[in-house]
Amino acid sequence: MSTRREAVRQALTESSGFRSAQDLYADLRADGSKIGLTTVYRALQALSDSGEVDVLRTDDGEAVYRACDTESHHHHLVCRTCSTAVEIEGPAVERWAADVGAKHGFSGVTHTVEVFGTCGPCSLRSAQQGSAQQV
Amino acid sequence: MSTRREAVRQALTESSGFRSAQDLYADLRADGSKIGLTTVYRALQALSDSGEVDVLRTDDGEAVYRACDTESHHHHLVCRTCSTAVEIEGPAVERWAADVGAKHGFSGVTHTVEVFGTCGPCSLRSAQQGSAQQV
DNA sequence: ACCAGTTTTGACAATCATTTTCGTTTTCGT
DNA sequence: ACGAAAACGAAAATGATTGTCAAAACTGGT
Repeated sequence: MSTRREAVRQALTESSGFRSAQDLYADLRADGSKIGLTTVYRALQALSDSGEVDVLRTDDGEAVYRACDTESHHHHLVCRTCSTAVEIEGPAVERWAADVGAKHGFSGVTHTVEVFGTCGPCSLRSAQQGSAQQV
Repeated sequence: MSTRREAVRQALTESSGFRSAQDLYADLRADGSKIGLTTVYRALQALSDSGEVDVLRTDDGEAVYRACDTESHHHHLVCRTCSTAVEIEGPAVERWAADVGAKHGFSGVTHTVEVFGTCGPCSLRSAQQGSAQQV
């Protein structure tokens, strides 16, 4: 684990939400690091390969990453405004997905489940003013 | 509903699986159409805006589309090999997602749920030979 | 059939995230 | 300290998607 990769992991850990490679690159540069964009991509690739970070795709296809507390299988409840995420489990959903696959004769069944919404703080904020803010 | 858009919808309907804009463009051109790539993208945009087709993102961020039988909320069981999809419903999952969101104080809760696997025919095919085939 | 205005189209350029390339710098073992 | 291997980063390449803009097709009224 090189210093650079550690820096990327660190930057990711400081956020409770999902961040894109470009975001992290900007953060790191803003903190004075001389890291290159390529390295950020490589670090994220390695971290997600090893299962240390979770990846998902935004609606416009951008990959976003998150350093989760657990490396075991789980899903996320993600705020659409600030991107903060809560790790959630759903044994019932796991079972359901496996059953559905089996019922239709599919093998090697996996699934993706993400829940989106507006978190409490962001709801309040947008109710008071008219503008949403990105954290 | 212009002729071009209709042609795109038609091309999509002829497949039981998810297709990318580039795929559809290739199909249409192969059938002799003089349609442009830009138009295919525009048609898909319009069709998905109006809810006539479903969209999802592949692991590498490419958008893929499908003309589903129903326009009501549903999920998919998708074959990883041939991309054929089965429309599925899961009342339990709907409820679970809404509950999870509410429990954490999130509002406007939505969710994405997709199940992946290898369909029966594709399983057989890859068991017999070593090569997988794209339909 | 004809015209003026609107809509649709498609070739091409522009974007933008991500990946490759490739020479340079670091790290490590000895 | 020395050389091989791994990590870096700047710049170019890639590939899907979107923006631009002039030409083509379609519209309703005549």
